[in-house]
Amino acid sequence: MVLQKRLDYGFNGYQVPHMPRATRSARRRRSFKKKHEEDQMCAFDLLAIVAGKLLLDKESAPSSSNTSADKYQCAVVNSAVKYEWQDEEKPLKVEACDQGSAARNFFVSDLPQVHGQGRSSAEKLRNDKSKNDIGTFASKVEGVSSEYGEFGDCKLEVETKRAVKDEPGKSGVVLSSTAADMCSLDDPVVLDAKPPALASLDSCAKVPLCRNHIPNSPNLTDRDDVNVVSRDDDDNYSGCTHPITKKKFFRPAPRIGDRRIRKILASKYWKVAPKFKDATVSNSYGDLKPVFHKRKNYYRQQRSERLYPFKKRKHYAYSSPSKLDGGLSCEFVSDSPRKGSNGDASGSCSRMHGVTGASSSFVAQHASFQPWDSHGMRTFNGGASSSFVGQRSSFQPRDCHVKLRIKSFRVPELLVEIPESSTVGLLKRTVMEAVTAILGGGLRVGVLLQGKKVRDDNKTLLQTGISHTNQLDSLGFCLEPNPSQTPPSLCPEDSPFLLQCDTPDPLSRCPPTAGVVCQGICTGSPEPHLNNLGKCIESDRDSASSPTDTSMDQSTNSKALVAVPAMKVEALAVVPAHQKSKQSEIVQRRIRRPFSVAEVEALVQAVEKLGTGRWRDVKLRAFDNAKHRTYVDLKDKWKTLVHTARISPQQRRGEPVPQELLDRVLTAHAYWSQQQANQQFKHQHAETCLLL
DNA sequence: TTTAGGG
DNA sequence: CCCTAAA
Repeated sequence: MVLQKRLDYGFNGYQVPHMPRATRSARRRRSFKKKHEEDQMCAFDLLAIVAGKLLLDKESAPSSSNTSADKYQCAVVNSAVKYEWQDEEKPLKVEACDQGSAARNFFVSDLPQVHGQGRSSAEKLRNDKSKNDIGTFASKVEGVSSEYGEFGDCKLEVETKRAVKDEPGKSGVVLSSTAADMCSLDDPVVLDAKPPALASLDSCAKVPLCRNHIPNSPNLTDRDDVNVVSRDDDDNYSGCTHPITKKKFFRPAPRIGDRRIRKILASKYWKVAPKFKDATVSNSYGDLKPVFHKRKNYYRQQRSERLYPFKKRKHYAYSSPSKLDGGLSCEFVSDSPRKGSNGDASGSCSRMHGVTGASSSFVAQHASFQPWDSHGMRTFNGGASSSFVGQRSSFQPRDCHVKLRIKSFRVPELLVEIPESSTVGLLKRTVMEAVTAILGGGLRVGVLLQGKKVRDDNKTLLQTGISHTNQLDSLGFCLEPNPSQTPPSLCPEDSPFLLQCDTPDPLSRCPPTAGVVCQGICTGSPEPHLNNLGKCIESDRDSASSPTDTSMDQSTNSKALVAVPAMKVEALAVVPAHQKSKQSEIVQRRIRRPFSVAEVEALVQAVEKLGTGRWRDVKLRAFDNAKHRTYVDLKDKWKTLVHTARISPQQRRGEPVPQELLDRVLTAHAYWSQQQANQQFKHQHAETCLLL
């Protein structure tokens, strides 16, 4: 099914990985699961997935009329969402609950066609106004649930919870907490009479989508006895435009729903207590778990230097200009702002999507995720896709919109050095690596107006002069490597110091960002490189430090450029970003950096000398300059090296390690193992002697 | 923090 | 590469 294949669209700025199929290794599935536990994938994320899925399904479903008027908002409201991948082995089961703001923001398009029903559930809900008490509402939503029950390979259940009347006058729909506990939640608040903020995919109207409201929202939401859980970033979802500066992490989750949820929570599928620094989180049982661990903290700290850029990008202020302004460029086409009225917006939108590249589509996607960004990007992005206009204008005074189209971005200049004797395959890999490094290193967008960089992110487009009445031809965008996020691997000096001269690794990658002229890496004298290395890493670290004290709005910018597969705008529009996860200290997996032969050689050499079991010394000796190699890495590498050496060459993968090295690995390993055994024996002997 | 070992 | 018990 389409969905399965496209599950990896990005929301929230990072990618939802594929759920590894059964055809993949069990290990990958495990790690997928694990990762998601650790990522604190929250209800919003799940909802995002679900919403995306539903929308995609809708899209793929034979629809008689796909106009915006035929789409319904419904269903995943005040509810728990159970989402289950139906793999052959059903390896992953996720239960999530949207909370408060989700109720106001997550509306999944109904899919009457898919269900083969003449009338959508939403419609039913909407039309039945006879009873609007909570109980009725709950049962209705449950009705929706059953209709959503089977859905290709996606199962979606919707549940509502009854409130425990623990507060006078505040009973009502209580959102149960499950996975949502893993994202930050605020104390329950009473939802006022404001209608839900809809993240509508097709509403270009400037008013809330009452038409599509779930059971006639006034009846529900006007009741002041409706108690929902609200997130502190509700405002953002509902269109408030102030940039986020608060930093709230987990608060004790509010009240809890039903047994079923608990059961699932208790299952091992989800770790309820995220390992967030300085945070306390509660699971649905309400017990608090201190989640600050010294050890964790250490790791976090350790990782903070080498965080995967996607995670890190939120930390960087936009203030410092790129070292290489205009290192990237893009083709840019501005559309006449008046082209395409709202009326044909959705149509033209998808057309545009089909044509334009991933980058621009992501910008569009990005736009849908950033309703809180009141600054330039917002309007700009909003212009990228007209389908988002309505969503925003529901909450804001009408603006003139600047319609921009970015046709493509070019990858910045890459310097690649490779011996003539290398194969084309290696060249390809080399370039690929360099590109990956650049993209993975974090990018941000620069805006150029008439050749001048616009640095003030807080100016409005109008103030800056980017308005639809102006000639937009003078407007340009560039991708800039984010200096603070460039992975250190880009510095050729990363290689072990000893091996720099004769490194067989021909790859001299150096991003424009590094600001270091990367020549002479292979020329011989290592000394200068060492200096360079110092600088390179130093500068890297300097700017990369203090992941918490920078403003957030920057992150939104660089985020727009994260390479995410093109996605239907319609689907994305419904998927709000989970602002929280950007703030949350989600620990990202480090970028994978395969050991080069040179590094292996250095490692072998050091281990030969120092033995196994002294990894810190090995690190100091041979990898002191490679900040991204920890002693644990070296130990792990040694482990795999031993393993590699023992298996047949046909089973080996990756860059082949010379047999000679592998032989040395085995020899050294055997030798030091023996040494260790001897040591132990001596110890034991001594002890027995003492005892006697 | 470092080591060791499972995942 | 991650995680963590144990030293």
